[in-house]
Amino acid sequence: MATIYDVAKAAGVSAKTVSRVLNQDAPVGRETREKVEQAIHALGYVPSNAARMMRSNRSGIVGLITGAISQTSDNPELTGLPDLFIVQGIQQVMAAQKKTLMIADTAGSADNIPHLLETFRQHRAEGIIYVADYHKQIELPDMAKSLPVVLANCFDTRATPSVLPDDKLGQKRLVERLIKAGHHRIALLRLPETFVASDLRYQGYCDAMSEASIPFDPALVPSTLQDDDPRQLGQLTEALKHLLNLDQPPTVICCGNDKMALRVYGILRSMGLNIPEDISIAGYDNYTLIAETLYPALTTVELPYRDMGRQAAELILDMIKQADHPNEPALIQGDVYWRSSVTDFFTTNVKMFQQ
Amino acid sequence: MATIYDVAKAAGVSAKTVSRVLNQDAPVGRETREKVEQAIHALGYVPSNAARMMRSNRSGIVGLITGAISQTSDNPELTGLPDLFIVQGIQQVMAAQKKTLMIADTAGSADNIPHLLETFRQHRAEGIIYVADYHKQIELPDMAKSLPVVLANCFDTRATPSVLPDDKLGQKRLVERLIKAGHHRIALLRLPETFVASDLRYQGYCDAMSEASIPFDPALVPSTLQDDDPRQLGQLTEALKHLLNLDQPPTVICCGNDKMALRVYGILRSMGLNIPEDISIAGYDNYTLIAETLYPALTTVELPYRDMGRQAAELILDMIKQADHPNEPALIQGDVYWRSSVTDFFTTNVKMFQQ
DNA sequence: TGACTTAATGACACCGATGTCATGACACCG
DNA sequence: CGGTGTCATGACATCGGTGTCATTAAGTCA
Repeated sequence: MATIYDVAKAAGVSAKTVSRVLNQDAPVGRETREKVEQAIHALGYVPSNAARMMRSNRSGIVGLITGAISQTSDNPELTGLPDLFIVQGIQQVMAAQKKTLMIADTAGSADNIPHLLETFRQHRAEGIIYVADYHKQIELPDMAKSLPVVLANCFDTRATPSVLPDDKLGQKRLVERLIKAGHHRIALLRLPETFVASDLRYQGYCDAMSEASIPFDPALVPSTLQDDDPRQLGQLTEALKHLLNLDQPPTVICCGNDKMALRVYGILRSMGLNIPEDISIAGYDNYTLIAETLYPALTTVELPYRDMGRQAAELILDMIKQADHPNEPALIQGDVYWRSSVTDFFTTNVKMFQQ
Repeated sequence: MATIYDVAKAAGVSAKTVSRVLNQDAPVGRETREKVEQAIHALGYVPSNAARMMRSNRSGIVGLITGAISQTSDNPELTGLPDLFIVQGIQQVMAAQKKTLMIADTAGSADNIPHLLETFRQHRAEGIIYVADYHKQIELPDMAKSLPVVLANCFDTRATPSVLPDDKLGQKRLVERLIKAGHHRIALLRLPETFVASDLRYQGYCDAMSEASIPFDPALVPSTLQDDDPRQLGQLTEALKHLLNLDQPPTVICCGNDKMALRVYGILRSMGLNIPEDISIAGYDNYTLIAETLYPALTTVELPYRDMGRQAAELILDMIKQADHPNEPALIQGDVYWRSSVTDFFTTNVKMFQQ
């Protein structure tokens, strides 16, 4: 591979002049510049990042740790891999800022993290972003403290700067929208309590109901589901039967996430119920593969992954520039996606005329 | 950040000795080694990859180009992001081989590729893998020719080494299995013809039917669907009505992919049909989020993404070691996943007894 | 016991860029 | 016309490791 000296020789100038042409950091005569550019092209010369980096001591590399890539064993089906969208958002910002993103993967085991951090240090990464597969609490090894760190989709007890989805507000908005559409009997099928999001969304549900002066009815919020394994299907069926057999059954069921909604579709239909004529369904996540493909399409709340990624990226870049960092987690809002799985009692007539 | 000289000074030895401790490439006295290790630990020293790389001229970096990360605009919902599994497979092999994987993203536009290649050259990547989002033909810029390149999930006209899913064999196996389960009237809802996989799977279907001496009935293979946009729902409904109204309707419908199967579930149920009692459904892709979550779970064929990734990784590593490269694409087989969406006429009784 | 291997270590050059400083040629100003 | 500033360029040291070679001490073999 050609070096800057080869180019210099071919162009009949000094290496430093070639460097100046490359970096445009000092005036170079027009003729000289052209000779150099020709030589560069002819030799297919590409400057060595390593050499450049050694001198300047600035790598331009940001490290990213995720389980997204090789989320093999643990719970591959639990989350799908939506956290990839976070990586996507980060990537966008990094590319725009001409930073190099170095992605490392935990391969499903947190034990690998120290080794990954070591690799980042070898490459002299300027900062690190840790991306979790779902909203959760984590604890990074101490080693991470020597570099700027941002947590995306997770938080710790040391107030490391983090970017989180606003689950509470999201669920609240969804319920508000349901109420606005004329629903009063609103059921909530919660995620297992082990998920941070479960409680936050429950709070959002309660807030919306209470602000609308609808008394809280515990019968509409069955106990959370135990697990995400095949047996859930049985629990889910039980919970649905319970809801449908109430004196005043719900007119809409909010599912813990879109995947649960997909299951609920199947179960309700095998019971002979139509959606949304007999009962409305809403999800959470806006996992488009499910939400848009389901028939009818699913009303849901977006988990603003891309935005979270972008925010996390901008945050780490700020922290690299100035050691400044925020104390509060950044809460990112997600929009409600209103689709045909929920009856809107106030616009039904209009729709009928449109058809 | 501490350097090797700082460590050398702290340990009272020469830099070269520290280097030997680090690389274990020459004998070092026990006492000396311990002193050095202590100094390394005390100073938190991490060797600079850049400096190391400059001397050895071996980067240990493999470049990966994909649209997976930031597949924003084009057809985000078309494929979901299953190609991420390919990246996952690649990552596994690279981590095992202590190579660093540098992931770059086209951000949805092939125009970015030359720039990405430039970045890889700057980092002195030793080889490049290009990962496509679905089985397709592509054309990389000439620039790529100077480095070993492997294509994953795609191929070109220049016989660049590639790793592809064996769509033909996969569909053939599925149909063979269906026949073995007692099905004779087997319908195939093809993907749009623009997809390479569409024709291959069609061939696989035909091969299986012909080998089983079942005459080909064009009525069972409606013309391919036009597009993946919302209107497809109408087309799909038409196609299904056509199939169901045949004199001898199919007992099983093979869908172009799992997503189409998801739609078909919805449509058939809105027609009041039960799966698999009234009609069996099979998919393709083994997109587990859909296939395992659907009710009943979907019989489908795996797209062996992880295996493809692993193969591609091993191929590029071979090519880096020896400039040798294969002429034929590697075809990777995917297994049939037999689930309850398809009736098995020969085991029904057994199942009934088991329950 | 002398020749030869092996262990253990250090001095020094070198990888390929870029920062610093020096140099020569002009142009401009008073 | 001498002093000062800008343009254009080159020589050289330097970043932080590692390859090469040299050196010394200790052990081995004939």
